[in-house]
Amino acid sequence: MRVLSSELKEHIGKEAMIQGWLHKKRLLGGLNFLTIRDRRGLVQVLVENKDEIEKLRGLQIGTVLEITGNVIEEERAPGGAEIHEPALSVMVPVTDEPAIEIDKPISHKSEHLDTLFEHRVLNIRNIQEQKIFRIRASLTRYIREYLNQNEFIEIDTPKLLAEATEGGAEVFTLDYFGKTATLAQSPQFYKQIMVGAFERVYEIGHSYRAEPSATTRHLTELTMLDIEMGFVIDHDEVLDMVGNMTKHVLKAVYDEHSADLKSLNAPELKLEEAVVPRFTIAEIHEMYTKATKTDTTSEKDLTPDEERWISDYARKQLGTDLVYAVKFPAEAGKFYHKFDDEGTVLWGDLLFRGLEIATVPLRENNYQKMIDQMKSAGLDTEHEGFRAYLSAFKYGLPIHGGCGFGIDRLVQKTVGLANVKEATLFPRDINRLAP
RNA sequence: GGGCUCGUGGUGUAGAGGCCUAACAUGCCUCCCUGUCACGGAGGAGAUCGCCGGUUCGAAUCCGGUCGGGCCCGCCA
Repeated sequence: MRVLSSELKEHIGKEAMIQGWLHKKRLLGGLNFLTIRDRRGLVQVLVENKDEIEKLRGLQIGTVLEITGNVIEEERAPGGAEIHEPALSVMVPVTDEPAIEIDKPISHKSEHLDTLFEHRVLNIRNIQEQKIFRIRASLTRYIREYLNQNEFIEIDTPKLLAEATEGGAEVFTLDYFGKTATLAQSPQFYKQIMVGAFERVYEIGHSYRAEPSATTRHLTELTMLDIEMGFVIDHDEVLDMVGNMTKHVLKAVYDEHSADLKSLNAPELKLEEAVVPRFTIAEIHEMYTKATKTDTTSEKDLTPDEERWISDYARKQLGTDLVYAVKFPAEAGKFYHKFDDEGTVLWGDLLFRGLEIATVPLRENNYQKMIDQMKSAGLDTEHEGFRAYLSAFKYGLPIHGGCGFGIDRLVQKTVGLANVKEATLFPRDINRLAP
């Protein structure tokens, strides 16, 4: 029976068999220490028999080993226990020298990110690096738990589409048996259609944007959480749902991964306000202009510096890492958004530690108003690409709203990473398609 | 798409016209070492300085182009 690293202490005084990767060698001559890595962590093995250590001659870090020996309580060993008098068996020999050193901290400096992604296969074996992606897995797990508990149905919608009808972002095109297909920039139409069946739906999937953006917050292939809920009372209900979910998920992850987050130098979580506070775009422009003497009052959207400024303000003045920017000017809206009487879009941007992580709008649900808004946006309502979408409205959609939520950005800001790509295993950007 | 920057052994850096036949750290190889945990010590291999062209008696170093990286802005998740 294989014993995992975290279970070693339970086997003190007995013989145990472990399997894992050779992580580190410290050869002192008559006294040799091996560190073995498995999915739970590390085990130290003390090798005094020269014949056993000779089995590793010519083999590199990463060699897969099976080791059987006596488990000894030893306070000098990391973890308080180690294996003595081991018998080594090489399961998979590795003779190629790893290109990077995995037992040491992997550099996340911006100028080293290319090396990081080029050698991802190896650096993901670094314990510290793995923590980012264990935290990422927990974030999406808690999101699913929260939404499932609130009667949301998880759906999967196609990413191969006939053509781009949603508008907005640039899309990728590809050959599809002689026809031209596009990659979905979001599940927007499909999730709204599904409100007509399930009321509450969500999807965690990939979206593709052909925007030539070269920034620390853009990917061409991103992971989005799309939520849509019907029969809402007003925009505030949607803002509250998304805000409360985010708070719940962050608290749960900070609770479960407190040690990991600390070791990654993640910021302390601040969520003192009962609900996520809201400021209108106009208010933020005014506050920012007053505070920085940089006039932004004629901007329609927030500038990246305003996003950072209002987040900083919310953290310091209100004790919260989450803040909403609401009531966007009408020209910022799309044809499927709902507009209020004051001529603003019922749309909220959820900001987390200086970065927009979600857009949270209310949708127009009236069939005739949709037709009108599409026409005034210059769209052809008879277009084949709108038929299924519009028929969902024709056959009855309740008032609904939801969000497009950037999972990669959530992970980035939770951990405190400078670049969204660091929160992604194999990031796709304007220049990178491999590995 | 616009602007600004950076490319030197596997990895991270130093060198900024001749001292470079390119230095240091780490990794790798050989040897020594009985409590290491960034182990320590001795020795060794490993880079024509991204690529192409130019200036110069002489270029890693200056200039032009090109390719690749990074950051900011626009746009957005």
